[in-house]
Amino acid sequence: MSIAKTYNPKETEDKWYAYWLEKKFFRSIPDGREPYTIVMPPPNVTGVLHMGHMLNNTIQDVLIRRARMQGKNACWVPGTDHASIATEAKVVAMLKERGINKSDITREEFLKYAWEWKEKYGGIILDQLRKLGASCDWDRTRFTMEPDLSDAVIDTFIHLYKKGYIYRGIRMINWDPQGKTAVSDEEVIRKEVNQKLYYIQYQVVDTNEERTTNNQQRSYITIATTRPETIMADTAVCINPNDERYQHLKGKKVLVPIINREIPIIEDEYVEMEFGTGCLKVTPAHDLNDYELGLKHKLEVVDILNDDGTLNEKAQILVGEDRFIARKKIAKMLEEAGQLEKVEDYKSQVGFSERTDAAIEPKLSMQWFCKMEHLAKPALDYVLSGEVKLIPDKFINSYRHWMEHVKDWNISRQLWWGQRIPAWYNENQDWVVAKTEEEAIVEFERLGKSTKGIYQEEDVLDTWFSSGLWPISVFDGFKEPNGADINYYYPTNDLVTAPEILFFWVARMMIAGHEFRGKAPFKNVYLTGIVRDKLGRKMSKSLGNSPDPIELMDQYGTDGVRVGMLLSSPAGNDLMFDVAYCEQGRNFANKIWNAFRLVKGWETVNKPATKAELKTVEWFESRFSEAVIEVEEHFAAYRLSDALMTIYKLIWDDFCSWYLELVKPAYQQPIAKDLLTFTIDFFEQVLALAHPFMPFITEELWHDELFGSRSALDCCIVAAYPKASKIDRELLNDFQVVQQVVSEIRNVRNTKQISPKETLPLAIKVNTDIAYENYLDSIRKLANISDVSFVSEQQVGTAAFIAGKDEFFVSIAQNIDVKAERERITNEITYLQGFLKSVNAKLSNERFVQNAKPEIVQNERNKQADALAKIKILEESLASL
RNA sequence: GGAGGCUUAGCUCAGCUGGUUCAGAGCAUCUGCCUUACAAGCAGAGGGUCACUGGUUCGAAUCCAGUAGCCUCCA
Repeated sequence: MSIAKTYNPKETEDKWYAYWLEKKFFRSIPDGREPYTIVMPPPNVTGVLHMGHMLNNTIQDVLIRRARMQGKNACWVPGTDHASIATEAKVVAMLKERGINKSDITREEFLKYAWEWKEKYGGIILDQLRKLGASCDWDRTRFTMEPDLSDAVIDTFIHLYKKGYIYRGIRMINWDPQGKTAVSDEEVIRKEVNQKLYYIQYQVVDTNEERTTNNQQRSYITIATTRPETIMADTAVCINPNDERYQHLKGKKVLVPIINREIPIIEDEYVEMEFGTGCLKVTPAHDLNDYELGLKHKLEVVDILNDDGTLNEKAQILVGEDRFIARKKIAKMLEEAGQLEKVEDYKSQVGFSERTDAAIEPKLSMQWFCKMEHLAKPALDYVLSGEVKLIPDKFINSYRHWMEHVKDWNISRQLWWGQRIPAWYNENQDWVVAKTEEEAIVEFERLGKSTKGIYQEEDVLDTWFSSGLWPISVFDGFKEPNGADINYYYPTNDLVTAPEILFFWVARMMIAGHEFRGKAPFKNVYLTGIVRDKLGRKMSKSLGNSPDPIELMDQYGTDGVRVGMLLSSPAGNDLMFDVAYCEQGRNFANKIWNAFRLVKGWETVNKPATKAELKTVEWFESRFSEAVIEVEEHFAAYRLSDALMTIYKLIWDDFCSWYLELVKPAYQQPIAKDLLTFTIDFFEQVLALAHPFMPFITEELWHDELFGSRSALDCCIVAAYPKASKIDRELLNDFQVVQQVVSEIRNVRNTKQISPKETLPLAIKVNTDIAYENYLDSIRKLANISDVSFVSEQQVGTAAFIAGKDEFFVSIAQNIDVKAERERITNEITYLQGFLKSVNAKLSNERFVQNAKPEIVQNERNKQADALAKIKILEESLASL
């Protein structure tokens, strides 16, 4: 049966994924084995697979596959997040296309549409993860808004409320006047905008005294603002108390232009004297900083805007006009009144809604909050004590900083898609927290409050409030706190997520974990970097610089893309993605494929392997173990890209370029039967080692008849992960010298332009105890050497080199360029002498010999001896030229 | 404005608590090869004042301070 010359991923991937599913290899049920658990950071139901997911889920899959092969009960829980804001926006947009306005339908109707939308599109991303090979236990798929998880959210809210952590308060939010909803900070896009700075004159209200005594005094002050339409909401003018220019204004009042409302002049060092005129109009209802200033100085709050961004009656003028139209009109009115001093061009940052692109309006609103200070403490301690490890640990500092300065968490959202806050109001706006209306009535009665006109709070809870419970709720830890699943799988092992949600999500999971289980929800948090393009720009839809992961997998094969992603992503560092990495991954898969083709094509003969061949087998055994240990170390430190690179080099260099080349029979010759057996065994081991990174090609080859017949469940995915056996250090060292000899001879050919086909004789002057006779066949084979002789003198007129401490001489037909050779040797001697000098300097330095550790001093002595020996050899060579 | 991080080969990055011939890896580059597993390949080679300045030390890519540039988070 002929086998294709290049690996074709398309023929294997779907096949094996289906097989794994069919045989339930991803399924996990509690048993006596050690569990290894990962909960997937639930992607948004609105999401489609992007490069960030690719990276994140590839890492999780590598970890989970390795654990599974190590015999642990590996459980990877998938699921999706309801993503209040994003999903609601999608549904609103969908309804709009159908000609339905959200404001025209009821909450219940809207939710019906939303669930329909979720059912239709919410699973796309999970389907895409299958293409990536994600070996999650799909039977455990959860959704943050499904009934059980919603119940957990509501109960948690009530629990925290009863403990006094939840309260209501007024806060400035980002209001989208077009979408008529609050949006989170993350959904506000800041853009630099060309604006105008209006210089407006506010008339100072003179006291009686001054009016009579100082008529020449300026009767107005000038204020610079970009938002003249908000002057009607001004409740003060603020100056810096240190500002010399305005000392005379202290304690006075001014009139708001046009509407002539009297407002005080207040003093605060917050005002920058250099900016504008050094006078600030204070509009607490429409600016966050002004709001805080207002709180500090106990100012009135006048809100002149409607929810749709038009002016309301409190503005007194231009009622019903849109804020931007009002701006222009006000400017004109001010000009006509002679109170507009000048207008300057000005650039500033303005926030826009990610969804509607409307300019965000800061708006005061009643919100629900969760007190964080007390809750944050244990979650901080988990990290500081090392109970939860952040990888890389450079994030500990920022985590600590955030947790120590944590602010109360605004948990309410003015949306419909989400868990509705379990608070109930009566006709008098009294409120209670209760799970149901019935319980609310009981509570109102208990408090002696009216039970008429009861209605539920309109707001829903922040999505993080439910995803914060994820590691507990996916195992039904709220429904059954002592259930088999939660007791077995919790705490989970590793969490793989992005650093930007370390606080939003990771911290909150730790808080919930501590509050409800008394244990952190995971042991290690692996923080991946951001996937950027090769120019270092963040991948984004608007830039169009993000490749479609599905297309990438089609183009380079899933294994290729997985390798490509991981080769370039040390933990916590951003990843400068380039399709060249995927190409490298694809090439690697192809390399394995072709190595397999080679071995598969060998015919056997019933004869024993030669001594050199057996030495090669022994060497690879040691080399393999060495690599396995290295891989283990890298995994232990979560250095997946290094683990992968170790495997890459083991397979490509050690296995293919050295081992296979050495055992490869001559053209159309058979191979010794036992040698083939060893080779097949190595191949199997190598496949297992690579499996977590390259699940498809390894599984495909695993089932080839070359490895004999396999039972239905004998799959690479559940093969025992290779373990290191004995390592023969001496053999590894000797072999390294042999490799060097081969390389040097090849180099001689290259520089002297001798064809690889031309055989050359080799002479060896052995200065060590390396048993070269064990390797002669190997050297002959790889360097195309004809005869080998052992000599005790340097060979004149040959190409000479040193490998290890032994000397080698290759006789070549053409004359040696004595001059060039002399120069080469002289250079080498010069270098060694320089080296020797620095070593000698150390050794003759008494303080070094006294202070340095003994083994380091000994090392220097060894270096000294080595250098001296080499110089001696080289000087002899020089003399014999 | 506050906090943190980064700077090593053309590119992406290793380099653990200072000390092996320590200046490394992969990719890219250059040279020679279509050698019957693989040109998605083989063999070989070149390439860096470890951002800069100063300090500590017998010894600094590594520790400390300052300077410059870049990045992230919070306001």
